[in-house]
Amino acid sequence: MNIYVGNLSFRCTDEELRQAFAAFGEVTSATIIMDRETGRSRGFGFVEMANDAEGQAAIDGLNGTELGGRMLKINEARPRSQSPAGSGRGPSN
DNA sequence: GTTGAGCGTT
Repeated sequence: MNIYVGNLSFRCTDEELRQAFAAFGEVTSATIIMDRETGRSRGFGFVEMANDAEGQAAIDGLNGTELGGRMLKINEARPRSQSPAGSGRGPSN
């Protein structure tokens, strides 16, 4: 379950994100996107959780809450890369 | 010593 987290504080770290999401489920990975050119935080990050149920719970539980003094904007992340037949798209089956 | 809408480097 990939989750996009925005409106993060520039002081926020990956550990803080992990701890925040860990309260709602098992965090498989937590990463804050830093500027590749300067190395500074871009103010948003991504969190991957063990399953979608905990992910949705974390989104619903942390979206709109305050972290580092900023209101978190959380949503389901978009696919970073597309796979021709590896994603597994099952609409109703 | 900076800033504030957004979707990531492999």
